[in-house]
Amino acid sequence: MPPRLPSTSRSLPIALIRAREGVMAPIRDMLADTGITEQQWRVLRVLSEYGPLDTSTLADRASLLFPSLTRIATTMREKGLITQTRDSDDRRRQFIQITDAGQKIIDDHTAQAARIVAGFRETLGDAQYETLLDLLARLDPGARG
Amino acid sequence: MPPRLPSTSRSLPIALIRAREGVMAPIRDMLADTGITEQQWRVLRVLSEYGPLDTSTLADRASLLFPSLTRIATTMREKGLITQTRDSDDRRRQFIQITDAGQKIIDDHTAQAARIVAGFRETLGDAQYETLLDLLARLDPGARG
DNA sequence: TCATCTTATTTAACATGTTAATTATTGTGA
DNA sequence: TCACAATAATTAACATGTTAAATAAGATGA
Repeated sequence: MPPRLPSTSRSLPIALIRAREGVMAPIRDMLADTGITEQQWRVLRVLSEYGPLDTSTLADRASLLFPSLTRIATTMREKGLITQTRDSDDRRRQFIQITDAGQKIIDDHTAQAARIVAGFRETLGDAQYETLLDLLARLDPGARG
Repeated sequence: MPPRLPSTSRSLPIALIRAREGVMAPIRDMLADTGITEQQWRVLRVLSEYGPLDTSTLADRASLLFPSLTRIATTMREKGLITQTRDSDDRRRQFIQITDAGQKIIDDHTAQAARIVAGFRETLGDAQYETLLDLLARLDPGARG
């Protein structure tokens, strides 16, 4: 029996893309008037949650590749959303910190973002929402052994 | 009680990104020697499954935005993976068809791709794999009412 | 039939994803 | 201390994602 691939209508990669699009669309709409992208929103979220971070940790927690983060950080610095400082011990390292202006964007949109998240949780139901997060985590190479 | 966002470590968008990365990484590795991208692979998959398609349907089934598909089609035409013909009735419309060279890439990698898919199915188990696909579909705006 | 609306597609502009090469700094061993 | 390996970050080059504007062809109604 020759091997077969699932129909593209039941393809896991395509399902993941579409789900991501479905989830991000309302968040992008929310951010439209702020002029920041969903990636920049993610950077702000992580910095707001964890405080100042070195670039590697930030990239990891925001799920961004290094070259992307370099460019995004440049943009965000110019916008005054973050500040970047070199480590005096190891001058290769940098630390990135959220500014008041950056924190204000988070504060101004937390309520709406929380409503969007709550909407998806309702769509699936609490239990299935958690199930989904668990299943997705098991596909994440950074979380598996 | 002020609204709160979930920790970024339990964020649905980030979980979706990471899962997608986990799933696509081995597929990208597989395609590395062919010189085609995962998006081009998706176009070939859809064309191979459904036969010649008009551009709109192809974009929809491959989950690509129109401007992306325009560029991708140009690249793939130059590589000889697809052919593009105008509809003589409605000269706005185009049809895209896979070539023998394109089909050969599918044929040459079906077995390996099927093994990769089977690996993920094993990781989660059949039942949970199907559960995951169903939950993801419920986040897809194109599939909901 | 002509102005206009609609639809299909492309182009433009900017941001990010991805891989490879490069630069800057630090660590190491002869 | 000097050549060299390792690490952190950036740059480069190309492809795609995203939104808005532009083009082209077809449909419509006065």
